[in-house]
Amino acid sequence: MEKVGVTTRKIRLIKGLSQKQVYAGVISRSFANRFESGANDIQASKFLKILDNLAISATEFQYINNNYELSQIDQMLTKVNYLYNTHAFSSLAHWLQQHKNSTNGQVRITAGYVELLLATYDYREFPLSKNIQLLMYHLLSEKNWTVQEIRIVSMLVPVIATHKQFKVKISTITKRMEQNCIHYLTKYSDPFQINNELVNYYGVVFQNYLNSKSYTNAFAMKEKFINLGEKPLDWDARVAQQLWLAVWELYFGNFKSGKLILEKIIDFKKIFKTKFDLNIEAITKVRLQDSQKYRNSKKE
Amino acid sequence: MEKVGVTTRKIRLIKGLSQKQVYAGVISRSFANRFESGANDIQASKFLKILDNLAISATEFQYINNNYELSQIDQMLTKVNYLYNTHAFSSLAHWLQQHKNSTNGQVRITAGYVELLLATYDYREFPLSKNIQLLMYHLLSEKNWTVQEIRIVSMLVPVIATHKQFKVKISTITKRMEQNCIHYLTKYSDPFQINNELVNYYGVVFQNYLNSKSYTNAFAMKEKFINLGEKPLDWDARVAQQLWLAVWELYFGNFKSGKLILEKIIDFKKIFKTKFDLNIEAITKVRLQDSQKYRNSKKE
DNA sequence: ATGTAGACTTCGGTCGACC
DNA sequence: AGGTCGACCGAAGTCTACA
Repeated sequence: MEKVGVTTRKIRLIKGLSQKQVYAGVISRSFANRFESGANDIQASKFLKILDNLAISATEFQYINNNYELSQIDQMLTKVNYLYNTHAFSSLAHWLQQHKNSTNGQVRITAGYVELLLATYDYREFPLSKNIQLLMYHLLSEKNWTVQEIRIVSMLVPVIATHKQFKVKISTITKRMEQNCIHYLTKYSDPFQINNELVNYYGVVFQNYLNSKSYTNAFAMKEKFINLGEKPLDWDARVAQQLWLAVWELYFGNFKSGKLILEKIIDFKKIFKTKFDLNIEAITKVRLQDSQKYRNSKKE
Repeated sequence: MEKVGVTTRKIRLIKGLSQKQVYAGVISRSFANRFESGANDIQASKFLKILDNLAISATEFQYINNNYELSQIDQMLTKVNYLYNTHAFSSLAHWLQQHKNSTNGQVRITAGYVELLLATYDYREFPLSKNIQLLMYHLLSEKNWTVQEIRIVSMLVPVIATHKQFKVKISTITKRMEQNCIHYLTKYSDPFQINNELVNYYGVVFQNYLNSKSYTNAFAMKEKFINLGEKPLDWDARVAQQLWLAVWELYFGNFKSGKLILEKIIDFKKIFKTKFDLNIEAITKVRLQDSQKYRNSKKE
């Protein structure tokens, strides 16, 4: 870990900026030199102003300051996410065993997250661990969430659905999710890629409504998916959006056109040979069958 | 702009962490209170440690600290990027006129960027402004780039190609681009979405080789696109990757299968009705014609 | 435009006590 | 577990001057 000032100079030179451009109005010229040489630390608020003047994101600064490496906790998080996304569940379980009793607070937080990942992967009943219960109550009691909480909520929907002891309506959570996501959207952009999380959340909720045969609620989800279209979405989010709209058609709209779009998505996905993805084929298979059942039941 | 400590408390409470969990080993218990109440500032290096303990990204901290708004320069950047991506060039030109002579350093940097956006949009000749020249020389003289520089390089390739006064080989820039991108890739993830920039860069270079009839160089690009496949790519990057591989097939491989993939991509894209995207249709049209010309010329 | 040095002021930061 | 107060020390930060 370099001294903050040393990294600041490094970045300033990469960007070809003068000391004046970066420090004017923040610290004095003489102190700027002592700061950059690593002799002195600096106040956090001044540091943030300097980052703005450098036109670099605070996260990138940290990354460079840490010798082009992620922080310890980010390294852990990206690793467990990688294991989860590549369906390496046994490695993930092994990781959990090794770290669940760590004395390090950050490691324990990550361990709780991994527990949740493992527990909610299949929708069947599972014992509610204390960690997960604590997480639930904390999320439900807090009105404001950070990006991390927003990312976790999707995983909690299946927990709520399978454990009736939580007397929370999914619609209440949805409202809170939407309110929190709005905080992270700006006029022209989605800097935290929060819309992807929202699409994902809607997908989980939609599936949950279908599984529990709450068809009125499921029907109403179309509007949510449509409204997403007004916002800037990347391909990941748009594909997911179209996937869920197509599933909606299977149940409540034009079955054939829904099926056609699902086939198109699967066909398109075949161009890539990748191991990273939510299981579009599996979802399609389940939903094609279940929607037909639903349609038949309505006819009778 | 809130005091740093006040925001820190806010986030700590959202996350349900105790002061001990966040400050132990960094600052004393009594000072933690003065800090959180906003009475005192704090050293930057301690602040960074605290961010780690909060398990929040520095960028998100800044965003919350700035009352859930982007910094001034980020607001400007996202706005001009939005205008560019929605092809609102007249608005962009108007923006440039209003801001090009600003005394604010950050605004001037952004103005230089906008100038480059406007200048390189069409590949025809354009007068080289002083700002763009300075940017070029600076980028070429600096070995290390930040994410911002990496994002700009793709735009500079057409400039280099049309202005023979820059005696730089594209292959030299490619090498430097690759070296810098590697810095921002970690073992399990691509936290700065740098692979998207790399795919985009390769696409620009590939097109440039084709335009200048450097077919040997263009032929060699296949390997670059293929190698990207080993890395974690999101849908945006994967679509771009497959697009360029398909164009490669048009020229040097199986014309029919290339054409088929391009048609699949366009067909798939039709599912979405969005105004945000690189112009896949236009690229396809140009390349279908040009590749046939190339193939005919080879037969003779 | 940047780097260094000394003299001086302000405030970041600890400790202990008490609520 | 927070929160607050007073006393104390060292480091952050400025100014001036000279390279």
